[in-house]
Order: sequence, then C-alpha cells, then structure tokens
Amino acid sequence: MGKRKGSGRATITDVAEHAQVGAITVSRMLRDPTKVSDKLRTRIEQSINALNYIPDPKARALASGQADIIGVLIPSLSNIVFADTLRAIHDGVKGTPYQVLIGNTRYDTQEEDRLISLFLGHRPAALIVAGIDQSEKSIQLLSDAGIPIVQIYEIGEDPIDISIGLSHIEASQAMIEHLLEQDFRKIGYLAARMDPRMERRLETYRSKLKPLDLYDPTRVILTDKSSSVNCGRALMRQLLENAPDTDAVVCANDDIALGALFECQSQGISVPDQMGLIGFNDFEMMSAAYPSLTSVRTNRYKIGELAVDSIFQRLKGEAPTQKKIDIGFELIQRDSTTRG
Amino acid sequence: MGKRKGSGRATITDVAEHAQVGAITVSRMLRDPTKVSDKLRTRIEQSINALNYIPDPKARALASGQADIIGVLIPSLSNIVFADTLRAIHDGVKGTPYQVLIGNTRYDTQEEDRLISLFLGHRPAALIVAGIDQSEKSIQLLSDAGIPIVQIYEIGEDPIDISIGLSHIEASQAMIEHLLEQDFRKIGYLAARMDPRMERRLETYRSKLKPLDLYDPTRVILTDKSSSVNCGRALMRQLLENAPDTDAVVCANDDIALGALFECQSQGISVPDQMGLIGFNDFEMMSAAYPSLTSVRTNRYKIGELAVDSIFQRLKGEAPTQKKIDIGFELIQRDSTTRG
DNA sequence: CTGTTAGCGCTTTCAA
DNA sequence: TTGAAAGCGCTAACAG
Repeated sequence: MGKRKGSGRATITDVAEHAQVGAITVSRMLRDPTKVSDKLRTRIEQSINALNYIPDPKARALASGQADIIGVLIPSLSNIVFADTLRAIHDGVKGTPYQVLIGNTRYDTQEEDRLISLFLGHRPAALIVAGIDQSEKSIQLLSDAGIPIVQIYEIGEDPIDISIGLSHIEASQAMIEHLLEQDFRKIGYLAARMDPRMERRLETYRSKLKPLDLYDPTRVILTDKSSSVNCGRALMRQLLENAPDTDAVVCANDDIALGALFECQSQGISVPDQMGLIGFNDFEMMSAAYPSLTSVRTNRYKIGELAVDSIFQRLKGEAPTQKKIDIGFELIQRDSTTRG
Repeated sequence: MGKRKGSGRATITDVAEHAQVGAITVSRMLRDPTKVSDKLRTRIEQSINALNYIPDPKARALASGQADIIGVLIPSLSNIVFADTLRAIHDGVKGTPYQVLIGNTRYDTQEEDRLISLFLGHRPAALIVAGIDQSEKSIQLLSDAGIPIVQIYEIGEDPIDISIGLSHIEASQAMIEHLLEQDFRKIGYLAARMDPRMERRLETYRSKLKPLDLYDPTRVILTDKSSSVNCGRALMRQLLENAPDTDAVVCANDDIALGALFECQSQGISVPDQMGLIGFNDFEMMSAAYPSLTSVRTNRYKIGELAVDSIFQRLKGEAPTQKKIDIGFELIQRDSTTRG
C-alpha cells in the first residue's frame, strides 16, 4: 500500500506516463498547446481523454503562486442589486482562469471581518467588497494584502485601493430636488433595515429639508425588518396614519416603493395626484408598474464590469487608470412623480 | 535569493519557528486546540497574531485530500428563485469549513457541460446542479465523480444520486384545476424564455385543457426574451389582441403575472372579475399586490437547506435517508383568482 | 522542444 | 503530547 491515499483520480503524472512523456510537458501543453510539438500534443490529448483527466486547480495555484480566485463580499444574496453585480463579475471572468468566490456578510460587520480574513487566506488574485464601511482591522488587512481591492457601490474619500460607485449623498439630493420641483412639499420617507448607503441617503433627505423648514419627523417611518414589498405596504399604511396630509414619499428602495404604490391603490389614493412616489435603484419593474414609478437608476451591472476590468488591468501590472470611478446615477422621472 | 518566490505571507512554518515548535503542532492546534498543551497553545496563538498568519485552504486541501468546496451550478444569478436557494446553501455551510463555489450556466447546456467538468477538477466535496436535464456526458462524469451529487428543483425518475424538488407536472395540474374550479374556461398562457421546468408546466397545461376541448393555441403567447415584468405586460397586451375574450391567464412565473396585472390595470380590465391571474413561485410581492395575486409556492430556501443537509449526511458516511425528496408545493389562492 | 529537480503550504504517517 | 520525514498535484527554474 502507498503511504498517502491521493484523490484516486488521474493526475498529471498518470497522463505523462500514459503518453510516455514528462509531466512538465503535459503541464505545458495544458497551459499553452503551441509550446509542444504536434506529435506529443496529440499523444497527450489522447491520454487525457483515455484517463478522463481533469486538472486540479488548487495544486496549480499552490505550485504557481498564482491565485485563480476573485473573492466577492456582498451583504445579501437575494437582493437584485447585488445579484446584478455578481452576474457582471461572473460574465467578466468567463473565459479566464479565474473563479469567483462569493461571501455573504448579511449586513453584519463582524461577519464581514470574519470573511475578509477567511478569504484572504485563499490568497485570492483580488477582492471585491461592498461599501466603504469596513472595520479598521479589516481595512488594515486589506491594505496589506498586496492584491487589488475594489470597494463597490459607493465612492468614499479615501479608498483602500480602487473605489467604484456613486455618491449616495448626491443621489439623495437629486431625489429631493426633483420632488420639490414637482411642487411636493410634505415629503415623507420610508425605509426598512438599512445599510450605510441607505443611511447616508436618509441623512441627506433630512439635511435638505430642514433648512427649508419642510422636515417633519412624523413623516419618517423606519423599521428594522428587512426590505420587502409587503414591508413597503405596512410602512405606507403607518405613514398615512401618522401624517395623512403627506403628499410625496421617498422610498429607500424600489421594493418599498412598489409596496407603497399597492397600499395607495388599496386605499384609493391616487398616484401621483394625491401622493408622489420615488424609489431607488430602478429595478426593471418600476417602468412596468401602473402608474410607472420614478426611481434613481444605478448601473449595478456596470459596477461589476468595471470592477473586473480594473482588477485585470492591475493584475497585468498596468498602473490604475483611476482610483475612484464615479459611475453616477440617473433620475428616471415617471408618472408617479409627474404632476400637471 | 531563494529558488521559488512563495506568497510572501506568513506560513505555518513561520509560525512554528516563531513559537519554537514543530510545524505539525501548529497544524494540530489549528484543527483541534485540545490536542495541544495549554502552554504551547497560548504561545502559538501569540505567534499567529504577531505574524498575522492566515491558513491557506488550498494547501490544506491538497495535503489532506479533503476538498472544502461545494459546487453549485444554477442557470441564473439574477433570478430570485435561485438566489433564495443559494442563500440557503450559504447559510447551511456557515460555520463549517466548506466554501460554496457558484457557476452560472446561463440556461445553456454547453456551458453547463463546461462548468461541470471545470468544477469536478476542483475535486469538490459535493456538487449541486439545477434540474434533471444534464447532457449524457455530464451525467456520466457526475456519476463517476464519487461525491454526493444533488439535483435540485425537480424530481425525476432516475436521479444521478440525490434529487430534491417537486413535480412541475403536478404543480401545473393543480394550477389548471384551480382555475377550472373557479369557473374560468377561456384560459390563456404567458411565458418568456423557458427552462425545462417551465416547458413541462406548459405541456401539462396543454394536456389538461385539450381533452376538455378548452385548449386554444391563440391564447398561448410565448417569447424568447428573458422573463421580466415589462415582458409580462407585453405578453398580456398581445394576448388581449389575439383573444380578447380570454378570462384567465396562467403565467409562467410571478414577474410575468405582475406585468399582466399592470397591463390589466392600464386597460381598465378588472382582476379577477374580467381576468383571473395566477403566477408561479409565490415571490413575496404576490401577497402585497393589489389585488393580491394567486401563485404556487415553492420552497426554494428549503431546497437549498435540504441539499446541504443531504450532503453533510452523505459526507459523514451515513446512508442516504432518501434518494428522492419531494418538497411539494402549495397553491396560495388570493384575490386574483377568487370569484364570487 | 523536452526533461530533471526542487518546492508551493500543509497534513499524513510513523516514531519518540 | 510532540516531532521528523515524506508527499498531495502541480509548476518554476534550470538544464539539455
């Protein structure tokens, strides 16, 4: 009996023996077929098929020191915002040797810390993390990792490495300004469990309305529950109890906006005549709703795309084009806030 | 200069030297702290902190032969159905040494084949794949892999290994029967780009209605575009042109049902009085809509949960409780199909 | 173009 | 309870 068990599957050595060549030749052929003569190439190919050989990426990664993993840490797996970015990242690495490893931080900083440490253990080629609110300890770890680190969704003052996103403060300002332009004055705010970006948007709402003497805390309805359409209905219902004269509502996201619309419909409140509604993210359904719902479009797919681009650029040794990439946003005005 | 570069980061050997112990002792402590004396344990812990040591999972996997990866192949990353299952899988492996590696097959069998082969290269601890319609070649590879293979979402005749899901034929039958019970007779069907499960549901719709002489192909509106709420609106609009006397619609999924509702609202068609609507999956928004929308609840989270459970059970060497697990479904009747 | 040797970071085996 | 040696599957380095 051998000393170690092994995986039981064909290894590169098995293929080499079968094809009567050196292991390194098989290795070379796998990575760049042009570096091997035609004769040996066909012989090796036959052996690979005969033995059903599949290369082991972790052995390759260990030997070469070249990690083939790109780590992605996001706060939720069932939120379309993150799913769209993930899709872009997956699309971006397709055809490359890289694999995407996803971590779900569940909006929990401790879990984020744990996962950052765990992921760095993989010696990934790069790491993509959501937001700019990592703990000091994690920021230290990430800074020292010596790999491209991309913070996405929000651009902050001082990125760890690369930062791709938008200013949620500016976006929130644009939302409030739009409502004011449309002559809404009694503007409420609905939000479910918040992440740091949502909090900055809410804070901006407050600081925009206060100087105009339009801020009324009874119009702000918050909950710790996670966001959902039903949650949006409940928040809207409560707002209508608290402050029935509210004439427009800023929703922390599109799910809540849709719920608010349904609640208005069920109470016979006309949107936008009696109630203006604006969401955030511009999910696909917003344009299909009746009446169609105004929202702020954030290009989540592009964020993922640019993240992968920046990583590959950096990995090629090129100097980073930009450390901060502001992808901006677009307020898509629709019926739910269009008056007159 | 050394011959190989190394990762530049602290290794287990560095920690061992720093703590003045053998590398194996550090290794043991990491895996089971009780196997090391208190004195050495604290010394090693200090060294780990001092050097900022993070273990390398791929080296561990290579040496132990124990893969720490569970592969998951799904057809879409931005569909809540799959996102919910992914979340369950992530939740299930939390606190275990396993990592989840996700592959996006994009509803493409060739891409699925490629990914199955690629993923098996990782020598994963187990593999979870969506559906039961893999290619022959892939089924062969999976059968020979010698690891737990879980097919999810649908239960078929002859699972490769473990199969967790529901009968989409039975679910479709229940939908049609429900509409018939509610006295709908001119029943249409709306569907966007289909996967095999959707196709089986559509086929069942046909085979249920034909013998009753209620099948009318002009009421079936299909498109190759990917599913969306806007797509649901467009399909509904076309159905109303093709066959204005249609009195109910089976929607291939909830997005399309929501779009159909919005289209009815915009045309002043009353739901359910003039048009019954039923969706599939029972996304959260269905209960929040106004009127609330009937749908078939599929427990996507539970599918992921059971998949992980089965894998761990199998990995522990226990005989599988069941090879086929039917999680069933539940038709949730709401206002959109409730008449009288 | 091809092969030999050593070693990636960790764990198994065997021994003390 | 601890350690030394060997090896997991692959590739970098240095030959030839």
